[in-house]
Amino acid sequence: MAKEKVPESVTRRLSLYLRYLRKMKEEENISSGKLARLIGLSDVRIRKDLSYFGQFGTPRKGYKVKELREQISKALGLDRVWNVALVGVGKLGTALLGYPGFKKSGFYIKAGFDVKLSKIGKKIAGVPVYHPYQMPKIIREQKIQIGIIAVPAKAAQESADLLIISGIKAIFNFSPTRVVVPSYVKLKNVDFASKLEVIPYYIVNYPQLKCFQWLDGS
Amino acid sequence: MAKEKVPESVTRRLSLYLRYLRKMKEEENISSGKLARLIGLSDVRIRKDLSYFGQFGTPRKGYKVKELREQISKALGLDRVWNVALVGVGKLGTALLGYPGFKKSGFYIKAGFDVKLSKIGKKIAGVPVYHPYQMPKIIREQKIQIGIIAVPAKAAQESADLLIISGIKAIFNFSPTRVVVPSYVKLKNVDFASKLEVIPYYIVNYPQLKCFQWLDGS
DNA sequence: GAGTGTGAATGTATTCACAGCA
DNA sequence: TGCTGTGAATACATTCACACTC
Repeated sequence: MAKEKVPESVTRRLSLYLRYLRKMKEEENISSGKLARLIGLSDVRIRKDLSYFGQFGTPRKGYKVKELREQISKALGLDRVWNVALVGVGKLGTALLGYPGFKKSGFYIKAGFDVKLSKIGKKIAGVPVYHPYQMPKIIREQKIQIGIIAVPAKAAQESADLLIISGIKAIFNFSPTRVVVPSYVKLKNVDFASKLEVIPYYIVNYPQLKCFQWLDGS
Repeated sequence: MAKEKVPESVTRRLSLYLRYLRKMKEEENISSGKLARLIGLSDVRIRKDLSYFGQFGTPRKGYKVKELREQISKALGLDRVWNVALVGVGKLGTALLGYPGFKKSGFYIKAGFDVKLSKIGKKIAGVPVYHPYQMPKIIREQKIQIGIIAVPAKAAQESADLLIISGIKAIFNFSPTRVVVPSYVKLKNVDFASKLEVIPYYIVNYPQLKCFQWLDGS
């Protein structure tokens, strides 16, 4: 228990386990084998992943669903609320505001930012929209730690810069371009086009075989 | 050249290289070192990735931008048009219809499917919307090979099943749940929530350090 | 000399094999 | 016996070191 470095792949899978555990309302216990079969992984992988954070199971019975859920949440830092800012309240941004998965995990979008004057001052899906120049103030006041970028490619870097000088800790980038951030800011890119672009390779080269099914957002 | 198995990570990076190469209009040549610095990778990585598919460079000069772009496109199967179907023309689906990256890479969304009667028969962003029962017919007629799922979690599996019996070859799943597909269908999950959920781990545990920056859609 | 291309070495992640516990 | 937890072994991916070419 309490191991050295936790690989990124492990945290990604923990988040996946959590999703399945959240769905279980009735079951009291779950074994690594059963969970593994449910998700489509090996049981050892699950036990090993959990072993990075402690020993949660009991030999004959498996894991207590409720306890495991809490322990994984705690390990991932999901045992608290995270305030989020959305930069770019266009079609994609608005879709993200309605995305059910965020709230479930404790992510609350507290503010939207857009340059379109027709949107500023209004609430979209219950979230107030501000002009970007108000970002530093709002982010400080609302204790926002994570920024989502959902603007066109050209505006992505300046959005990132503005988030960073506003004191954001992590950026979740949905724009179809890379952004450069200082080393103390955590960056995650959700790059649809890049992900879609690998599919043809497998269709062409392995017409009968299953594409490598990565366990992230792959 | 012409090596054995190509790791998934390689194809993902090739797609990334392609994005940078597409932006270069003026440059005649590019060296692995220069491209590496641009993207934020090592030069060897780029050369090694390319070596899976052949030898494209010339020692003193580097790579010809245009030729490299074409070769990578060909290697990934992007030297042709791919027809796509969109299942679920809600907020997220509509946002995807307007996403510029798809067309650029040769992916054409030819048909949308939705159960909402008010949408059926209309065109949204230029794309005709049909009822799901028409899927097998439309997919066959339009020669559609890839299906995008952008429906709520509960409808994800039946959408996948319908796409599969319609003869789709690959599924790009944006719904916040996993779907089960037979082994001959390629599956890619774009799982926002899961991706967002790992960010707090890094904020909490490495407050000063940069989060591991994965080169996919990460 | 300034670049590419690649076998060898290193580092990282996954799987195996089994000890330990109720 | 049925399950967890983990060191050892394997497989995989990345980086290093250098041969080679213009």
